[in-house]
Amino acid sequence: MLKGEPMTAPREHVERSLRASHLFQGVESETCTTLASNAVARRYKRGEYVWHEGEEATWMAVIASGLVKIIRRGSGAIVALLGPHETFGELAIVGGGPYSADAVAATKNVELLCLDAQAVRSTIDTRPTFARAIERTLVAHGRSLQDKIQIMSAGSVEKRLAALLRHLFDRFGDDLEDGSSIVPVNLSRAELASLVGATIETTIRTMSRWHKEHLVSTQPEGFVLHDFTRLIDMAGGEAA
Amino acid sequence: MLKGEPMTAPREHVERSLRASHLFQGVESETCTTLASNAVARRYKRGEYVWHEGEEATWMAVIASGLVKIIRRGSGAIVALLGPHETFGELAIVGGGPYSADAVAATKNVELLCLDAQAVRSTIDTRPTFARAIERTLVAHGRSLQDKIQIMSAGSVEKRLAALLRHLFDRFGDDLEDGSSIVPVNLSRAELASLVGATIETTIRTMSRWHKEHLVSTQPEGFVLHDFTRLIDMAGGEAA
DNA sequence: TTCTGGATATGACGGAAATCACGGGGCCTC
DNA sequence: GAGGCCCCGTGATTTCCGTCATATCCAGAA
Repeated sequence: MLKGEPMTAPREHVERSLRASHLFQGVESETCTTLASNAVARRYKRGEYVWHEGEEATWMAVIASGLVKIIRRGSGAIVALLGPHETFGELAIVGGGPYSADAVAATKNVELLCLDAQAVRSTIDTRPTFARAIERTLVAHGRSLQDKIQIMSAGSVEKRLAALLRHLFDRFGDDLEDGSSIVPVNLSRAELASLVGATIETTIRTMSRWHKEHLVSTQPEGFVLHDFTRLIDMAGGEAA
Repeated sequence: MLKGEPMTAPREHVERSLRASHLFQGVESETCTTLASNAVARRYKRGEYVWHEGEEATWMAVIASGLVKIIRRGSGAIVALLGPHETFGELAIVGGGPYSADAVAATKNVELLCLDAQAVRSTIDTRPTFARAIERTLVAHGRSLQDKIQIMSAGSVEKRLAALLRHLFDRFGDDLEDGSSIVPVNLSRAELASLVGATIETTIRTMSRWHKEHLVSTQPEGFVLHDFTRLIDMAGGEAA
């Protein structure tokens, strides 16, 4: 049932990563330790499936490193893209029923901390601060899905792509010394295409045009945005 | 702050409507009564704003009757469409911060039961079953947003529209005796257009072509789907 | 009545984007 | 090194769909 490579991670490492995650902010130390003692670390290679849509939800995950994409089967649409300190799978655990989408490793190495569904459920029932924390993650997921819908409603492919890059920068990005910005995320053109709901070719064409205009360049470390303001008003120019 | 027409609804009516909502399923009677005593009923006309994005979140709502659309300002995208027994606004209340989108009455008469934010928050803290119930609504919203993303990823406008009608049927629809189905929802072409991320004209053209092909007809009671199976495999033919 | 505004249609047209087809460059295995 | 696959980029062509314009119907206001 559990896929991926089991890791022989030291207990402290697991607990430290858990405490660093968004989920466990504000949760009392004791609860954190208890859940950590149950947690298992696992490593995935790019493209590996963490789980499939429709499988029984037996665990949820905290991302220690790497990116994970959540894909709706059938349409193949990427519903969400998640990074370090974020969680996924709590929707199925809290709501009951099977996983509602595939989860796939999107970067070379993905390290997950796996929390058992029953342990999570009983902790929710016994530890109010943890229940509040889970509620916060549910809210965060909801907001991020709303953002995604807004991106897909942005109009032309160019606008959608610009909106996507801006969104990715807000979540994962960082500023460089020379005034440009970097989104340290390695997404293929195919993944970009799926994220904005366009074909690979038009996505490539747009990216390549932007490259010629010295607006965005694709580098081994991720996407570099050389003219962020121009990208923003290309996306529709709304305020952050 | 509270917009809309206050209603002089009898207390029992308010409480009965609350108990019928999805939110209060499984919540003990006492908690329900307590929250009901704080609740206020309000009535809205079509197009009236329930609240605006960015306003401080002072209350959430349970829909007693009618439809409400949740609109992201800027893009104008309809993020969600909600019907009787459903709730909205709990995202802002649980997550903190202002409302993340506009809420607008989408049918002639919308009747809402308004729950005070502070009352909801303190009930979450004191009543575990209510906390579980709120978590369920958060999960339901998340799933419905995923459905929306899938609809918008369906490809051509025709496919997206077909996927939308099918989704609306799943949520609000009913079967008729003559084998056709009805979606008892009065949405303008403009609203359909916004829901699938297309222009009004293309939406009108598609609907009008379908009308000529005896596939769908628009009637005062809502949309009538005369050939559901054909519509389904137009949407991509996936299983329900 | 007449005048307005809004929702629903339909046509013409141009640009955007999907589709089909091809080539090059890494990176792996054999 | 030869073969394979996958990702990236490009061109040509066709289809779709957004834009602009116009007409009708209807409800409500003056």
